[in-house]
Amino acid sequence: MSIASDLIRGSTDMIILAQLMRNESYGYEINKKIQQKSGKQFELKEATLYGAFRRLEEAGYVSFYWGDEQTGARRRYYSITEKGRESFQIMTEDWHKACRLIESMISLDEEENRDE
Amino acid sequence: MSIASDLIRGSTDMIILAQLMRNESYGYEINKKIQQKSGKQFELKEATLYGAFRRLEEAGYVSFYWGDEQTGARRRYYSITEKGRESFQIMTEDWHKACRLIESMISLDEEENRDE
DNA sequence: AAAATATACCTTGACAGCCGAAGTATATTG
DNA sequence: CAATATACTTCGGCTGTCAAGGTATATTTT
Repeated sequence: MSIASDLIRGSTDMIILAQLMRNESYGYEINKKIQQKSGKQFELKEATLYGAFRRLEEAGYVSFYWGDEQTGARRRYYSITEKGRESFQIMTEDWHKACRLIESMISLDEEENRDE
Repeated sequence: MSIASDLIRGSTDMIILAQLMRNESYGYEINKKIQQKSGKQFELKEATLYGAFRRLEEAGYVSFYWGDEQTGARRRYYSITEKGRESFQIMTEDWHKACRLIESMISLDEEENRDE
C-alpha cells in the first residue's frame, strides 16, 4: 500500500459504494477488486473494510443477506440501496469539489482569489 | 465550511506548506488566506491549525521566530525549511496520485484494470 | 469610559476513522 | 497434515479534527 491512508480517509465509503454500483458483492471480493483496480497500490485493511460496511448499513446505504454457499466460508452479500445511490452521487460531487479546491490551494502559480 | 473535514484530512499540512512556499507568514494570516482562496468554503479550525504547526515544526518542515510587533498581539512567524520544500513536492505528487487513483475507482465506466 | 469586535495564540477533552493483531471457520493445495 | 486461501469479526491504540474554553492586546462602537 503506497498511498497514505489519511489521503484516502473519508473516501472509503464512496469507493465501496462505487463497487456496489456495478453489482452486488461481498466484502472479501470487493476488497480484491479494489486492490487489482488500483494496481496493488491500495487496499483496505480488513478492520477498515468491515467497519465501513457497518457504517454504510447503519446509514441505510446498503443492505445485505447471507449467501447460501454450499462450499467455503459463508458470505455476506451487500447491495446498494436507493438511498445509497443518491448518496453516492452527492459523495462524488463533493469529492470532485474538494479536489478542485485543494488543487487551487496547492498550485503555486499566482491566481486570483475566488469570490462567490 | 461546506467541505467534509474527512476529505481534507491528510491535506492540511500540505495546504499550509503551500502558503509558506509563497512567503513566510503567521498562523492567523495563513488561515485567512486559505479562507479567502477557498471562497469561504473551507477554513481550518484554530485547534487544527495550531496542531498542524506543531506537527510541521516537529517534522522540521517549518521554523519560526517571534515577530517584534510594536503594536497588537505578538505573532509567530513561520517559514518553510529546505526539508519542508522537498516534502511539499512529494506531498503534492502523492496527492495527485491519490486523486487519480480514487478517480479511477469511483468512475463507473467499464475500464480495464491496471497492472504495474 | 465601557462594551464589543478583531487580531493572535494556546490548551483540553471528546470523537471518528484507520489499522495491527488476534481470533473463528471452512476448503484447497502441497 | 501443514500451509495457504477464503471470509468474516472484534479489540485496543493511534492520529487528526473540532467544540469549547482560555489569555492578551488594539481598535471601533455605543
